[in-house]
Amino acid sequence: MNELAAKTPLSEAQEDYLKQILMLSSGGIGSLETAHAVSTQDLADEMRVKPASVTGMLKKLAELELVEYEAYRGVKLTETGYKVALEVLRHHRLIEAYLHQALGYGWEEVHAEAERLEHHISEAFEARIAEWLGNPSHDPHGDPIPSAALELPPDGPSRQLSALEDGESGMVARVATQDQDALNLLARLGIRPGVRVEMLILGHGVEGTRVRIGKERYLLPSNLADLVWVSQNSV
Amino acid sequence: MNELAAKTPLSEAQEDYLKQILMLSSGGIGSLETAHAVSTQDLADEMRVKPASVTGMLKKLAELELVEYEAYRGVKLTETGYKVALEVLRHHRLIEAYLHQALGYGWEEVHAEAERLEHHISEAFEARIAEWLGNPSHDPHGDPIPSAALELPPDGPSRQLSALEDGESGMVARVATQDQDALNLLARLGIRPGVRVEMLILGHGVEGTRVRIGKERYLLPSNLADLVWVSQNSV
DNA sequence: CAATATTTTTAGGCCAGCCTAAACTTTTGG
DNA sequence: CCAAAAGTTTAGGCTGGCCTAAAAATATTG
Repeated sequence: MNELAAKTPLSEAQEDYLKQILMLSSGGIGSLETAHAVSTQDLADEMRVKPASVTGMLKKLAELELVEYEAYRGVKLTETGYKVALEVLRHHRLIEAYLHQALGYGWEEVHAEAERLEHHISEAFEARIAEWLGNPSHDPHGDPIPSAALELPPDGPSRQLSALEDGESGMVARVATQDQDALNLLARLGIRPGVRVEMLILGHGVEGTRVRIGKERYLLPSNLADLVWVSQNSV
Repeated sequence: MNELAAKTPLSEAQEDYLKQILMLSSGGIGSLETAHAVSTQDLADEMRVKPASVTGMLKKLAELELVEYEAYRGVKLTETGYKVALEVLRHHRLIEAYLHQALGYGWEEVHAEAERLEHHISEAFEARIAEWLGNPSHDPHGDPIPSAALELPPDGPSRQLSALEDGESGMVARVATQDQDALNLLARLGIRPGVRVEMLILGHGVEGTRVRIGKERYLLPSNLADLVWVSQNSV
């Protein structure tokens, strides 16, 4: 596949590094300006690789002028690197949306399959599924899909579920994790984009976030509640 | 992706070799018994790789008991290798069919995209597109698709277009090439699976196969006419 | 049937991308 | 402010899959 933003075709590993740097520096949201430098360690953890391997790759990416890398000070994407990372992200999220809407995958299942496919589709394939989907702005997790021109769609204001006030309710806008087990649990509870949740009075009992989904009430571990973003349009 | 037929997960290159051995020994048609040994040279030509590289790979595949390899005598698939090759072929042809029917690719365009994707889809993906398609028995080129149980569908009798008698006609059943330029030419002429062709009187004029497609008459180079198979149900 | 041509194999290298171990910063906290 | 902890880099290796060059085996043909 030809990466349009890069002069030279990139390897799968290189694309993955760029995508991860983007994710770790801005969560695949927000502009290049607001992004912060990413540490070798964090990258190594995320990529399930040793820090020494990361250093090696960062040097290569720096030579290609896809990242700015200063030893011991972390790494940032260059303008070009940012474009490439957004292309990869667009592929990934379009595939997720397509698997969900065209092939009936559950929203919690799509990530792994998209991970496999994202480096292997042509621009033609991307164009066809984008068209089939009607150029969606968000994937099944509520993550924004960069446009063909690599612009991120503006997101309405939203807060983490854990930040809601007692009694407040809102609509799930985004479930911001790729952890398969976390996704499975949330999916099982019916916590998915588009669903209404209500924050229950906190205070007594076991630590955690208490929420109501439809008729059910759950005590959600706080780290999971942090992954769920709800849009402002509360009732 | 897990290859079910092989004990150990195979690399992309290994799967490609197995598929090519199958194609060269039986054309992806016919049983293991009727297949003949394939030479290192032919394999090298087909894979666009040097013979020395082929030797190296064949030794690895022989160790995995996927092929029987005897130096200087060529290579044959074992029972297991044959199964793996059929799995790869099934992936490839299902993807071709899906691209054609679900995403509107032209039948002559699907090969290249399928080549990219075939090693990167899960069994779940395969199952979903097979179901969406209604478990088709042939791909858009008319090539047989192995079933989920890896059985090749029986093919009705057919002959090469070049073998038709003067005035005989028949229906195109299969266009047996992956050459992009050949596919483009045939597609442009409207010679595709399902179309009726009539053999015109030969004899005089430039060498070649003269055919009628709809209202048009063409002089087809013989090597291209050899790629086109027509089914017996002539008029 | 020998001489030449072709095919195949061996031997030695290269590159990408990962690894470990050990050396070197940089940060942290008593 | 200095020692220990945490993070990072260097050096050296490994594997897969490709390469070239040269040697060996087989095939062809006069």
